[in-house]
Amino acid sequence: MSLKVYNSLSRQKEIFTPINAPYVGMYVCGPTVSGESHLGHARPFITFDVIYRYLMYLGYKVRYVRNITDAGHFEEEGREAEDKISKKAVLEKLEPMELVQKYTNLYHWAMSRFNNLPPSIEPTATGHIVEQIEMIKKIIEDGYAYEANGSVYFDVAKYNTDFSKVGKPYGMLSGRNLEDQLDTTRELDNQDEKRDKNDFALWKSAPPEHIMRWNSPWGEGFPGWHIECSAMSSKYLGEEFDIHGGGMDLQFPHHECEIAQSTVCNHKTPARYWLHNNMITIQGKKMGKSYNNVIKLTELFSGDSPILEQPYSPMTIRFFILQSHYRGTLDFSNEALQASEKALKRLWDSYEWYSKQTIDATTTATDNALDEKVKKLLAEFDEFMDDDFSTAKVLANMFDLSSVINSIKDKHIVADAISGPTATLLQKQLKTYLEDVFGLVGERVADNGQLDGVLQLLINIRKDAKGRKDFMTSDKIRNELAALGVQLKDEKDGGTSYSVN
RNA sequence: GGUCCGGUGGCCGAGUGGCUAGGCAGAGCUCUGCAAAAGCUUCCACAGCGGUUCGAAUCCGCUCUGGACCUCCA
Repeated sequence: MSLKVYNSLSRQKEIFTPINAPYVGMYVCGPTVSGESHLGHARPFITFDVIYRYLMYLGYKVRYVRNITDAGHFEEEGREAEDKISKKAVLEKLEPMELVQKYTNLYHWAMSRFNNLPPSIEPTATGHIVEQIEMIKKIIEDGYAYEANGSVYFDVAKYNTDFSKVGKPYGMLSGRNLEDQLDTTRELDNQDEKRDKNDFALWKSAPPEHIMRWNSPWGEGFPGWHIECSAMSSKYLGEEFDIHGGGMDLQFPHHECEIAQSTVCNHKTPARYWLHNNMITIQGKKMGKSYNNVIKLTELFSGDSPILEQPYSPMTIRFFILQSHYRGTLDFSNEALQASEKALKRLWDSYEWYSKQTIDATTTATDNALDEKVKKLLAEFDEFMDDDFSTAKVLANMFDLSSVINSIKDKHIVADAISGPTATLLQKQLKTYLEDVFGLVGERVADNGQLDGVLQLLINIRKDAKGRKDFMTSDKIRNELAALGVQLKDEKDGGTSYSVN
């Protein structure tokens, strides 16, 4: 069995073969830290975190590089190109790097709440100005870029003509051809600087009021957006690496431009497998600033937004994302997230209970059919993940297993219905997949022992009351605890358990 | 206008031609002092119209319809 991934470059699933196994290089486009991350941003970072984790589960040694864009991400539409970062900084009266730090911290906080593993390297654009300038110089030397008024532009037409001959036309990733692009002419203000509207900036001359600026052979300025990813990915992963990931909306022009830049410099398509996650939508529309429908992560966790009926925990969101396939759109709604919240609780409760059970590894199955079924459901975990990371299918199997576990718990099924080895495997695989591969963690309120002591006291008082058939008292304890967010459950064995919201 | 991707039950979503995921919600039953939880059972689908096939949600065509990208975008 081998891993298959959908490669945007070929538009089909391909067997994943690392260039230099067991090492795998993976680059994922990170955030622009000029503002707060929203739910849409969470998807690629959770998706590629799970991919990272699964690759390691398969035994690969992965170098995972995810950048931070802290400069150079300018807007071209306005009268003059403005760096997004410095523009926002003036508005908030912060030093540019102060702003960058603020949103970087917030982003890291959100990533850790999602239990995303930190990447191996998290390079910043401002930390790699030199590498970017070197790359631009090389592109100019090779004749695929030109200078104009202190800015440098990539010559797309020349690139397309020359590299079409070797089967690498501009547009090969997003499946568009230059002729179609030429048809949709739009007048831009600094059109006159460019020889062609398809040309994109490698370096922009900084106007006097621009705060973020660096010296370059072409005067003071700042780098274009696309060049940072090319410079940093080749620096840390080599001229050719295995996986390049990001959101589908980056496919064009960002990733297309990356391919063009790197191909000129290194004569190689930088990455072999291009993986793109689809968008999160609200009522069918992409979540994004232009639609004014974003839900920031801080709002999501606190519930502080008119769109939200309640707060949603990081694990609920993680689970929500894992319930769909990463290449499909995923529609946000309160109903959908509430369903995820309940589903995750059910799954996690049965997992936690079962992981505490002591298994006698020597027993044989008294119900062979069930034993086989459990083994099959477990074996399919790998099979489904190997098929382009079908997390949704793995979760479906987990719910089937959850039913088996709950039946054992409620004694509808005897514990030795499945064999000792199968039970051990069940414990092990659930833990491996839920915690190590899917990166889910329990979200219980931290308890220092005091709370537990108090609750056990109340549970005992209630038990006494129940014994006297004093249901007034027992219900009062249960109802008032419920109002405080503590749920009591009378278990089949006569004991009482609780859960804290 | 160009390029591309979808339309699955009340909601979110898997679905590689035949074995008709899964979750949430709804209904019934079991258990329970009552709950909750859990278990069992059950209801509700493949946008429409043709075609291919013994058989189609799945392949082909057309129609309707939603969306993404082409500009910053995860």
